[in-house]
Amino acid sequence: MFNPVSPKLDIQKLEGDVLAFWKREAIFQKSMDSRKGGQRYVFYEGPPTANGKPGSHHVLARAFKDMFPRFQAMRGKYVLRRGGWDTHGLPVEIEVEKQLGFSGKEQIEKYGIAEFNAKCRKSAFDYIQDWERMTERIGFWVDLRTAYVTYTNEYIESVWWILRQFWDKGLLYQGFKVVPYCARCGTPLSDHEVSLGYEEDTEDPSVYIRFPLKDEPGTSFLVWTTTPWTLPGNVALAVHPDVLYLKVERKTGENGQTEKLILAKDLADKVLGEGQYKVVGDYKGKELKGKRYNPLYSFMPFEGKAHYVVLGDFVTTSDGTGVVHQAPAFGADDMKMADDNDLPVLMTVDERGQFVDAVKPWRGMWVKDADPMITRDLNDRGLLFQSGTYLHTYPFCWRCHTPLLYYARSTWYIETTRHKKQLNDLNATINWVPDHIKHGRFGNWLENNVDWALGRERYWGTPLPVWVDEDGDPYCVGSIAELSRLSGRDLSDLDLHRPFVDEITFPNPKTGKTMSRVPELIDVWFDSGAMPVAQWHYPFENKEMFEEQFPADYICEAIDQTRGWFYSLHAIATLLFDSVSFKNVICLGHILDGEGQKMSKSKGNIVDPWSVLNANGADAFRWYLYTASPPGNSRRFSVDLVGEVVRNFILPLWNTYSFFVTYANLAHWKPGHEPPTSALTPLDKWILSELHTLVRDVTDAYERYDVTDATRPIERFVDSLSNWWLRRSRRRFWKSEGEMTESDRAAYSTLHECLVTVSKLLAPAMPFMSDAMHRNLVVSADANAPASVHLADWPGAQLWKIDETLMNEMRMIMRAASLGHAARAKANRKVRQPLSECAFSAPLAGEAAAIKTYAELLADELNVKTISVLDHAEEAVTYSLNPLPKQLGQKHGAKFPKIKAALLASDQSALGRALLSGQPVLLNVDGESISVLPGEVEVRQNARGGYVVAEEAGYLAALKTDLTPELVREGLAREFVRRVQDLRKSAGLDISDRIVVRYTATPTLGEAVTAFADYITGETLCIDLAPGELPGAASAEDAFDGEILKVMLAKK
RNA sequence: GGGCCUUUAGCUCAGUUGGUUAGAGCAUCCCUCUGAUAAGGGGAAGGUCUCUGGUUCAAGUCCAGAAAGGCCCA
Repeated sequence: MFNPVSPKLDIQKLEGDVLAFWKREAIFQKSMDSRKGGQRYVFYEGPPTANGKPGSHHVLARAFKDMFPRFQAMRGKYVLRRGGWDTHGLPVEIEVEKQLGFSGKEQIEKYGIAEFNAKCRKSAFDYIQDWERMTERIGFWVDLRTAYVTYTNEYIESVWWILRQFWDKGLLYQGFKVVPYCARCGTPLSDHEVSLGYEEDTEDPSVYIRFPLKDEPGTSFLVWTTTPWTLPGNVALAVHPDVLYLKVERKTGENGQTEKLILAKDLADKVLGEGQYKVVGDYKGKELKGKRYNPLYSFMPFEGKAHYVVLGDFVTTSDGTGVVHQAPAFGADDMKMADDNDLPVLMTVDERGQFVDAVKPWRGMWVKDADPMITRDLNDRGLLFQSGTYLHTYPFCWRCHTPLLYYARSTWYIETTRHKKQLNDLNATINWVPDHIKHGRFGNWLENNVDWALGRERYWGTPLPVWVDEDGDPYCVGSIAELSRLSGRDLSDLDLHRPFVDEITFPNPKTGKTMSRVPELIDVWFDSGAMPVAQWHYPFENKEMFEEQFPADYICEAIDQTRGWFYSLHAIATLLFDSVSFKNVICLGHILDGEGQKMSKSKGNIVDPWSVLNANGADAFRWYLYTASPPGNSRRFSVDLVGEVVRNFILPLWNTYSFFVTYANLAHWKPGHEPPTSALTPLDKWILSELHTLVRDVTDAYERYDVTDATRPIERFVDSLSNWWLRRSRRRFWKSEGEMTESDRAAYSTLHECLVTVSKLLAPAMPFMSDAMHRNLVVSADANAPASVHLADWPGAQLWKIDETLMNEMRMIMRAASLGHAARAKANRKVRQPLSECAFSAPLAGEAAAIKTYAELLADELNVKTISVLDHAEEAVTYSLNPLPKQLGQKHGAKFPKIKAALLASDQSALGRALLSGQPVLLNVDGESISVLPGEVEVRQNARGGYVVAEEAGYLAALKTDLTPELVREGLAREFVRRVQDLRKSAGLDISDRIVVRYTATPTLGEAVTAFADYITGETLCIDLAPGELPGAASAEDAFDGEILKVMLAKK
């Protein structure tokens, strides 16, 4: 006996029971233990931060993370699934700052770094319970008990070890980085902070300045800037190599004096005024390269060459003059040009945003205040061409509203550019889903790789393990033991965070001078990218474990991680081991609300995952995420959309399952004996062929990391199973009398095989319902079977059961049935009324034979006595030809239109007859004789007279609608049965209850009931059918087809 | 400003190497079937395949350009 299954599905109860079962029997643990000898399949959990509530996008990521480890475990692989938590970084600090009501670094330092970091440590896990609850509820199998945590000493020590490896390879260096910087707060701002403070319509100076050429007196470059204060730092001018520049002559005043200016051709009219100048020369930008000019200022000494033209792709002609002034200390592009051309970096401004002493006229002045004075100075010296104001969007400090400066700060870098080729070569071996990321977003990012700016001037993070002495001589520490040795103290209990690490000093091994740690932390992305190594405290411990668990077979995160985790994993693995870090990666799109808007707290359009889980359950939620759209696309999402999954997929599947269990129990059917192949009907062979095609395709899709192809076909299969195979096979399950035949047994075992196999195919995607089905359908009958579907082996496709011809035929039969129903509707003959005949035709030679093969099935489905094939010899048929462009077009190319015209102009009936009987036909096209083969033309047949016809794409059903008295009586008998069945149901009788029936009916109906009494009693499990009354019994009255019926029944 | 992605029915999505009259599900309306079904079947309605050029006998599909939206980076 199977456990009875109610057709009413209670999803919450089912999933709750399965969760309890997993917990009770430690199924997750067993799913790993039972595969211990197997090949490893390595999954890395991209660690989330638990300082906020998990949202729907986290369910998305976790659902996709979960399915491949589950699949591979069923394939026999040993899949360790260790969780992890990312605990460092600015987002954690910001939350704590909010709690404390802070708005700046000085407040934190006043509060105390130790206390502040203690709060961060706690805050990183504020919502850990929400995360654990969500993770468990959606069935994401990841071990959170043993999860790695990035703030532990072990983790940090491994990160230090990695940095020391880079140090030893000479990859770690100190350099300048231009960052958005608040001079009042004395701190650089993160991107996130900068984005908080943009203001539109900020007014800034707009000045055009002459830069006189050194070797051509009377000629100047014309340059535009909105930051005059950066001009004392000027070291070069940049032009675009491919832009056209003009040398123009113009009058400078009344006295007929002229000057020559160089600027971009496209901007000349706008800047100088149309017709206000004369062109005296033109150049491509690259021809200007190296031209020297006289510096505007010479406050600062410098080494090397400066004050000449360089080439830069970033130069545009959208505004300004197409000639861009370069001050490397105050612009990221400028700094890059300085690196590329060995230009000096002039630090004309100090950390407070004031000019340094060397800039004598304006020393100590806030740079923005100096703008007008610099402009006046240039005007006095005849170098100002024009000045005005300019409105644009500019960032301000979100704390104090000071305009931000772009300002070069010293920081530490990893020289990733040295390994650019390996980064790209290794990326080429990674399987990206979707694949455009590989060469697109990620590939481009690697192509344009710049050194990794590692330093962060913050508090809560992994300290950069670099110590320097007063001469700036640096030393990189690679372990706690080393630091203990250097400092002469046992530091094994030292908390490797600020401020404790900062307090450790040691003598420089070379000189004895005291070394203290640099102030920087490292970029938090380095933490997460180090997880393959650091999660195991490698190389200090777990050497073997690390080697077995590197690299990953599979990782999965959203698209925003291309420059985050995907890059940090890839860069660290490449530089450290010359290896990829992951072999396959699914890159998810973002999740949008029902309106297609990005979900954000500020818009208030967040869909709480619990609203979905509580309404529709985890299986439906997951299934929606897998099937709704390809994983790389952004996706719309709402509770209602998930509800559709329940109605369209889960319930039909559940009902099929419930049907099976109900009747198998009634029939005392047990699994274990495969029926002989001879007992299988063509319909059985067809669904088994479909089933094993499904197994083959789904397996293949999983191997390719193609989630939609691994899931959507299962929906189609369940639909075929439920709405065609089962609908057509119901009779074999429902026996009122007699023994089960071999064929009936075959029906049970076919459906059982389908359901068991489908539950396995569904296991990685819908872990709850699939396990409930497996445990009832398999475990309840076989004590030796794996206790859970998640411990079972993945099914193998039995390719010999796949029969393409059979599947094609069945497709056509389903279409024929559809057309038969359509013809009935047209003829206004409901299906309960038997009809004498339905005839079919098909457009391709040979297809008609299949109609004959399945005549019985069609007759039953359509309730007709005879199925026939329209005989093309008969006069009842006319023909029309449809030349097939695929075949004829490919064969004849440009001649196709003429061939088509010739075919349509010929005698359609003669040609159609020939083609249907398999003969080629000859056409004369432009004097050329062309042979057209049967497969190259579709022949459509139309019925003439006496039939009601439905037609589609050359397929046709013709229904004979004449009624005989005999057919009418049979129809009435069926109406009678239907009333009895309705009454049985509404009276709450059990399916197998036997009944007594009494009725009163108008004469014609009464005759029909008498004539078809055997049929009626068999259908309704009636053991006593007679006219009359049954006082007190359930009764119903109805009028139909001009008859009146009162029927009463009682359980016997 | 640069890069990548998306754009097909009211909604969510398919659409093979270019090839018949561009499909499915949901939603709407009408009809129907049913002792598995919360369902199923049939029909109706719903489309300038974002736009403009080009290649081709043939373009939703290939090429070029544009537009709108999204993401990332400046």
